[in-house]
Amino acid sequence: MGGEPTPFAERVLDLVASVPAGRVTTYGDVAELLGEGGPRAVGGVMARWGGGVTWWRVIRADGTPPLHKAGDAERRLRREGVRFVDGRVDLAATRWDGRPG
DNA sequence: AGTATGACGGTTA
DNA sequence: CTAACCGCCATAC
Repeated sequence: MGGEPTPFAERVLDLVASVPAGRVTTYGDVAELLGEGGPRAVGGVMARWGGGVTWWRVIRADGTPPLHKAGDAERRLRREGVRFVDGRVDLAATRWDGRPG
């Protein structure tokens, strides 16, 4: 298959892995926090190598979980204490600020 | 080097 | 609410 993650991909995966439980981030936020790439580039990385990290904490900008495994993601997030409103995550309250710790 | 693709984002109709 | 369109950027081939 694809092979090993590119340097960019490793940065994406590392950032995703640092999102604390009970918090979420978006594809666009990951790109902004890294200062490189874009939402689609991040999505591409998650599609190839995201299975090895806490992929369910990376959701869309509108608060909906990843489409391919929305049910699985919502179940995991709820167990972490993430509040859902009308099928969407309350980003205003749950969005990770990128701050370590 | 150029085309196609995607776990996206935002705007417009 | 849905649908379509364009911009975006790393990858695959």
